[in-house]
Amino acid sequence: MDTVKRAAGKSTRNTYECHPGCSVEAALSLIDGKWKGVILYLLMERQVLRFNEFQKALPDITQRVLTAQLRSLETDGLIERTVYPVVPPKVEYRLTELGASLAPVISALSAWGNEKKFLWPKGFKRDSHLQQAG
Amino acid sequence: MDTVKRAAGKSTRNTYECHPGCSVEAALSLIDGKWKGVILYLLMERQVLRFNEFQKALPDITQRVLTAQLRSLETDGLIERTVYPVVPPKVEYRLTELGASLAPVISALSAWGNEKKFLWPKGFKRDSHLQQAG
DNA sequence: CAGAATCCTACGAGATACTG
DNA sequence: CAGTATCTCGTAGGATTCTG
Repeated sequence: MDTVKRAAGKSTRNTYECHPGCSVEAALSLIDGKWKGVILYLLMERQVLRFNEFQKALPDITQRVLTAQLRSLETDGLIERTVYPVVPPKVEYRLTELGASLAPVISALSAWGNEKKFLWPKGFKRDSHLQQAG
Repeated sequence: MDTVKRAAGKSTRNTYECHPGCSVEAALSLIDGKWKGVILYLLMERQVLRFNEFQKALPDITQRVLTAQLRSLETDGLIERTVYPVVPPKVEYRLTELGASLAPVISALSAWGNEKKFLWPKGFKRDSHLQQAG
């Protein structure tokens, strides 16, 4: 293979003092942030995305933040980043096995979010400017 | 009834620009923060808790933060705060119907967190100084 | 007991410009 | 294309002190 993969490094998450329900906190800490849940959701739906496909799907995220979120997910071992050494650059993101194992969590979130749509905050319009690649 | 209840006010969450998976984001936005998930988890396990019971269960949370998280959850309509006009003060927190409906999400988080315990960050010791009331 | 008030810091997150 | 490099800002979260 001519691709370059980085293994998951040290987690950004540490210094936990454990308490009842800390498993909830541990799991939640991996998908917090404004975009991580959505990034995982997209990867679960579409298997593999490139950097600019994320940007198209998430028109309101900046490059810097997208990069940071992807790095964080990669560091935590939830997604895998594959760099194809071609020009122009080509980078693909996909779920790791661990990331894929979060599917029940993400789908529970999605299901709940959809079910309770009626009580979303005012500005929340359902899937307007939804951008699909292709 | 001699109790005082506050209804949910305006949500702290707004200004969403919708995108694919925004239902995930919407749901996640309600349980983000370092402690909200755990607070909900505790309420699901024990039905009703008082302020200091939260403090006992979560030895590392400060009063200020605990108050803020509870307020936020209350504002978002997930928990209900009942003040008994007695001295010394007595305040009880319990899930609203909406909050209870998050059970699948929380239990998915908990299940995942437990299942993947083996890869938790270093400092993460399972349920040491676990404090149960009673 | 259940907080309110005050102060402080780190970091998530956004805007903008530049690049191999 | 897929990022870095800076700069900036708001706010989540923490420490401490005080109170009805």
